Amino acid sequence: MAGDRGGTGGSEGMAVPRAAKTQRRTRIQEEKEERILDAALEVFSSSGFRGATIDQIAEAAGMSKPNLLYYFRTKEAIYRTLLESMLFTWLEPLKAIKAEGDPESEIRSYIRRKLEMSRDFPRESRLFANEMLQGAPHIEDDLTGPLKALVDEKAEVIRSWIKAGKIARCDPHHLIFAIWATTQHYADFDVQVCAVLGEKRSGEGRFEDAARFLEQLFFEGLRTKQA
Amino acid sequence: MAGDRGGTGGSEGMAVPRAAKTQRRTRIQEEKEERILDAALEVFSSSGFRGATIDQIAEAAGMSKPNLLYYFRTKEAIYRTLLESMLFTWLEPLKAIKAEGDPESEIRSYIRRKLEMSRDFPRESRLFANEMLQGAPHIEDDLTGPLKALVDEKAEVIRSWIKAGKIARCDPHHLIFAIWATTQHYADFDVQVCAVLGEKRSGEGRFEDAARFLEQLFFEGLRTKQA
DNA sequence: GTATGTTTTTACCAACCGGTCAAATTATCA
DNA sequence: TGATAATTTGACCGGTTGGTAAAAACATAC
Repeated sequence: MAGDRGGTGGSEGMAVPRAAKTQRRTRIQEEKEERILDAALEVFSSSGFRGATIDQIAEAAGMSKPNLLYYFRTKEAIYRTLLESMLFTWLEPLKAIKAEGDPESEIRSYIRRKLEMSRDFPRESRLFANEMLQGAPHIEDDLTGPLKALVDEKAEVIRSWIKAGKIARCDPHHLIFAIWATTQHYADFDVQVCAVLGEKRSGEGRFEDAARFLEQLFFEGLRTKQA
Repeated sequence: MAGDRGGTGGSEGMAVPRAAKTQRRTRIQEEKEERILDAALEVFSSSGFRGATIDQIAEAAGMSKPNLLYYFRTKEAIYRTLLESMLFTWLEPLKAIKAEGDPESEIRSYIRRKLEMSRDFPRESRLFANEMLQGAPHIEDDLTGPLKALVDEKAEVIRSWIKAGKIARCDPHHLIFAIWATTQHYADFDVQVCAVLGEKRSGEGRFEDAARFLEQLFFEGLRTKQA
């Protein structure tokens, strides 16, 4: 508990090499820690916390288990580090919603951004999904705290747009859920999506198709225009 | 491989008590197997296959591990049984879509049914989600086989509705994905939904709100009617 | 070179895990 | 009642798991 930490400023037992008397953080430390976190993301995101093993992570990171444990003291420490940094970037798109912007294009680009995250960071999405499925034991506080606060804030923004008649009357919270669900689905259920679309349509182009569809869904709905 | 099976007609090593010479399936067998499957659903759905342990399941089922293994020979056997029976009921709502029906009300009741499943069988939904996150190692064949076939068939139905001008032009597959995503979200991400909605709105009434919102989303979209 | 600090490896441990086995217990029925 | 079959239990096994201890290997500064 005492003395100097690594510097990343995180929770207990995390990324604190045994000794750090001369320098705060060497090049090699950062590099190795990054490799570990990358490997851990791979393993945790597909097996969940309980299902993942340190050995798997160590092997994926190309080092021995004790060597890995030299950088992160416990399995939990790796997991928490991963979750924390993920949660932050994960909420960026939502934070980016501006009350002063044009409602329709704000929502449109929010959807687009979230979809891009599913395309570019599917492992992060699956890590989060796994944590949710397990009942969010590691991030309960974040959910009811900062996350809820942020969502409530943005829900209020949406509500103001509704009041101004800029978008249709609807429940803002459920709108946000729907955006989360539809976009993250392409990362979390990727196997299913690819299996169902078949070989021809499951290439990277599926994200274009998805974007087109979601844009239409959220703004036009399914009803035909002519009566 | 030889001889008589239990009767549930499943895959290898499943629900085959050591001896079955007089009767095919006793009352006590069915009852115990049900208790095991219920407990297993609880554990698997929140920890995934790898993360779950036989001991956990046995304890949740109120019996010793060897006793549990008397009814199901392996952990995998329990899991497969669970997945199989789940997949079947899980696709019922999709199967129920009738090409001859009114497009809008067919889709509407499909959404409603799926949402009801999330409300009434959240564990089954999470089990499925967990399997997907792990890359669907146990049901790959089902995905590319029967499931794809069914989805393709219903996608064709939707396409015919579009051609007939009954619903707006859109990609049927992605429409189905969107329905899956939005409805299952309320089961899979239940913790998050409840945390974000807060204590007041996270009661059972949230499914009513969700139903109302989704109905609007899918048919009206967010655009206001007056220009 | 040596001294000092950092990183990696080898060997190891106790707890846990999936699963087996044989014996003990309980139900069934003549 | 005893005989027979179904169920349950306790002891156990080899492999895995999260994690430790100590020493070896490596880097660096002097």
